[in-house]
Amino acid sequence: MLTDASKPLYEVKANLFKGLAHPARIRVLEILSGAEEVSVAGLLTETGLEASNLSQHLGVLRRFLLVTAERRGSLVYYRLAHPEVAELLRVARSLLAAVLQDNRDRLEVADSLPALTELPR
Amino acid sequence: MLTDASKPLYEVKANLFKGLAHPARIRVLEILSGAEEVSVAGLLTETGLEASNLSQHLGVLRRFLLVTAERRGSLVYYRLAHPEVAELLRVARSLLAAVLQDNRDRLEVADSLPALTELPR
DNA sequence: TGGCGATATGATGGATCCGTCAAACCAGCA
DNA sequence: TGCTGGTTTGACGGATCCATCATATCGCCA
Repeated sequence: MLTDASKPLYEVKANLFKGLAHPARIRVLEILSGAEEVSVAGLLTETGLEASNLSQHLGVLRRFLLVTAERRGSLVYYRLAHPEVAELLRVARSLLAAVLQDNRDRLEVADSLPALTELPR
Repeated sequence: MLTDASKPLYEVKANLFKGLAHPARIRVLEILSGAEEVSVAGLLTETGLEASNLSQHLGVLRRFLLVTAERRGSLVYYRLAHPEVAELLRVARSLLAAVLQDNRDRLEVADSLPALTELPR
């Protein structure tokens, strides 16, 4: 599991990234980064996902201890389990910015990098 | 792909995390975080992986633009493509520390974690 | 109690990822 | 040229992940 201390750190860390490795989950975490808490209903309308699909992803995020859920009335409210999650997303974005920038600077390697061949324009 | 600007940002970001979501790749990136550059031979002995397995993972990291490779003589040297990669790993570690700490505070055993993550009834 | 809206869980087929084996490639050197 | 160590690539079975459908649970209210 994510928090199993018997595993080496790099394995636990890889696990963390695996928990983040899906667009729907990133979407949810970003929405939660911009608000104290959001109900599942709110996430549903903001993401446009199918209810059960969203719930699956929320389950993953819960199991990876990245979010917490609290039921009040008939709604369930989610929030980030730690502010560091938002921080991680910010750093990820700045890394992406660096990669993209760097990439624009040297388009000549395009032929050797499959990733580059799909670049627009 | 990782750098395809036509895709929404959260999808590109999820892709980045997918590139990081494996212990061997985390291991390599951490080794590269502590040195200017390391040859494949060096990575081989430090990680203990099979040559072709390591090469596969290096290929992934290259395709995701997280590392760069340069051949000098008969050896190939790898280095981080951007310092932000190391930064991302640091933030990931601090997030993990927070999760683990928070977890120890709430309950004792790591094995009972699934119960902790269940929804309140 | 029964029904309804909101959310979660279980099962299933299809896609993707992983480790390993075999083969190819590349740079130096005899 | 051919050999050798270092590195990459291609292919394949097995494992894991994903979206969807069907079903279950919870809290509320009539």
